[in-house]
Amino acid sequence: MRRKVTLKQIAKELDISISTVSKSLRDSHEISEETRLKVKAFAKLYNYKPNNIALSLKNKKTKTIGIIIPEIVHHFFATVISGIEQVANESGYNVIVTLSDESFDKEVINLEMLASGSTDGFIMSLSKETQLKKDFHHLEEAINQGMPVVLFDRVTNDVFCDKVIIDDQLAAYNATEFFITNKYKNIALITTVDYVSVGKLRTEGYLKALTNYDIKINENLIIKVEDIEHCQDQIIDLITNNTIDAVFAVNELFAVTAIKAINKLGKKVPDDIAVIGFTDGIISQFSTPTITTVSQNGIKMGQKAAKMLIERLEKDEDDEQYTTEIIETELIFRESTTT
Amino acid sequence: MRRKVTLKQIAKELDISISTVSKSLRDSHEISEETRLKVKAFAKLYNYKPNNIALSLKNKKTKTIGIIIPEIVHHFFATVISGIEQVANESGYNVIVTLSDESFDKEVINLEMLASGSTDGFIMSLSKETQLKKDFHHLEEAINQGMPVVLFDRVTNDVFCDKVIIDDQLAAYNATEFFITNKYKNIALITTVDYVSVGKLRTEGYLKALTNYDIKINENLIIKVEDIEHCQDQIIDLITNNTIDAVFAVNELFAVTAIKAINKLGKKVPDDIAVIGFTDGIISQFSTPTITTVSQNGIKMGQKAAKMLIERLEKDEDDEQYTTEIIETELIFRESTTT
DNA sequence: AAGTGTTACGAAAACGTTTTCGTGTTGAAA
DNA sequence: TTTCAACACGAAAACGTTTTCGTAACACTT
Repeated sequence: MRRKVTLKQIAKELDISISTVSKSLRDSHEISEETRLKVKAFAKLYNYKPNNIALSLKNKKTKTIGIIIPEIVHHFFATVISGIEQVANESGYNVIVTLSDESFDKEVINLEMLASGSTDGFIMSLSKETQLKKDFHHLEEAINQGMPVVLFDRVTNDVFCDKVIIDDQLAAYNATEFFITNKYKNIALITTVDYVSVGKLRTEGYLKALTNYDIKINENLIIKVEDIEHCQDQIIDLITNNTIDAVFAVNELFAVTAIKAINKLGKKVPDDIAVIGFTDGIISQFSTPTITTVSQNGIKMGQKAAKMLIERLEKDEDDEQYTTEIIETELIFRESTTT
Repeated sequence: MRRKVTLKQIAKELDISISTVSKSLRDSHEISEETRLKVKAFAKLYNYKPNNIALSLKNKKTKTIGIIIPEIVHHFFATVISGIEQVANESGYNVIVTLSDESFDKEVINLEMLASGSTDGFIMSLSKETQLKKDFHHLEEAINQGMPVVLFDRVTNDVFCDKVIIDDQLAAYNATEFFITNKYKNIALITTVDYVSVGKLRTEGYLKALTNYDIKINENLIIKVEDIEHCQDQIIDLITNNTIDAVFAVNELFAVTAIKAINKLGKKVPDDIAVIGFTDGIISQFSTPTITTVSQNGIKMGQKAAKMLIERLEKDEDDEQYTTEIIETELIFRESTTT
């Protein structure tokens, strides 16, 4: 087995200096053609590849960007990574992915490791626990030390940095409005507990739409799911005890669960009850019926986040002007609604 | 903005040597308590964190493992990453994820970057293009240079290294056998083109089961999908022109597409036609009806792969004894079949 | 007083690069 | 023959660590 070869070894073998080897490989005009070719041939033969770590240390640049997401077995986050990776690759950057598992501690550990020289900057979405604790010291510390950070989707106003989000409230408003203007009057909402920032915003959008159209808000039609296990029972209760003709769910899991509950009760989607979900993932595309949904466009979000980060990395003066980009959403109409 | 602080800066500030600072922080007994505490206080104040890159260079270890997968917006691969990440974290390793996008060239680029010092070893699943070209020089090169590699799921016999797979053929055999022993006789197969290693193996399992039970193989009942776009039309053709009572699909996308096609033709799953898929992903769990499927257990696969890699990394003598681990699969019964 | 041991610290090498600067050798111009 | 530029290369620093080894200062033993 041939071990990895270094400049030093090549130099020794050819009885020239390390500098000469390095210069030869980088096609410096300082080196005679003879030497240059000799070195290059030797390097090729031994499959010399410069050591990334040494380069990073020397250049004080890793050409790597970090990602921290709550979980990876999740269509939306996977698409975001995909978008980031795409843009990063085009600009010659590599990507380190770490998972917080929705845990504050894991988020801190990962962040510290990413901020300790391994990456030039990072992109992250807050874990639930972090959003619940509202403790952002780790983030602030990193930003203070000059680490560029882009937050996406699950963000916070308490931290100053670049952000990429969708207008969750507006998207929810639009979905709800669609129901209202199509003569649906009894619209249920299946949402998360309030500390999940995006869940809260989507809830607000729903409420705002009802209010704007002078529809009385009926608390009985709102389910705040704490625990996915009992979600279906809650929905069945809701449908059994109330008259509803539409359901707006703040994610696709809730949406498909609602559809299954509706079917279980012998009602039909969309004829008896129409359903709109959130996040255009696999479930929405392949469930029966397919689900009308708010498309979050994770790819675009990832691309934008990566662009913002790289832009900041590549300009030397660090301006303190942070921006928040809003990625537009759209309603994708499928079989779970009629018009 | 306070920039990242180094040992050198601390040393200068406190007017002591770098060695003393380093030793103090590592609680060396060589250093007097007074100095030690002073240094530690200062380091804490300035939030000193050792630079990972410098450490990696010094230790010739990155404590990082690389992953190359064909795509990330894919439930199975996401679960594998999740499994890897879990085990890696427990052993103090970080994870770099790269995507080949099913492209040979991107696979080579990523591999070379991972092998150029950025990671201590890596775990990968071959891209379709690589499997088609059967060109594994990049892999062999890396292995030759002493880079530990674990291949999973889409592997090849042409490369010697550790591997983690499921017994695709056996799993397909069992699924087909289940149909046969439950009196289904006209079993269609929806599979991939042959160069996808796992697709081929699953096809073989299907054929073997039929043969073993003396059922004549009917080529008309076998679809090899090249292009997912026309998949549904192909299936509709098949069902229209043949009598079938069961479908075995080699992935869940094919399975759900089959179900939709069956519904479209006014037939019912599972009463008219039963369906079994492969890969226990989101679709199988949430489609209507839910799909009976071969569970691939990506988490376990990832865990095992990570364990094998780390084990090899942590023992110094490199033995050339490679093993291939087989992760057991199971049929998960859901609504798309009856017993 | 000479020798021995301990304490507390610093110098320097090493990891693998790149790059700046210095220098010996050549050839040509004066 | 002297002078100077061009050429071709090497030495060394730097990036941020850890660790080995050396040593000054002091206390203690004989």
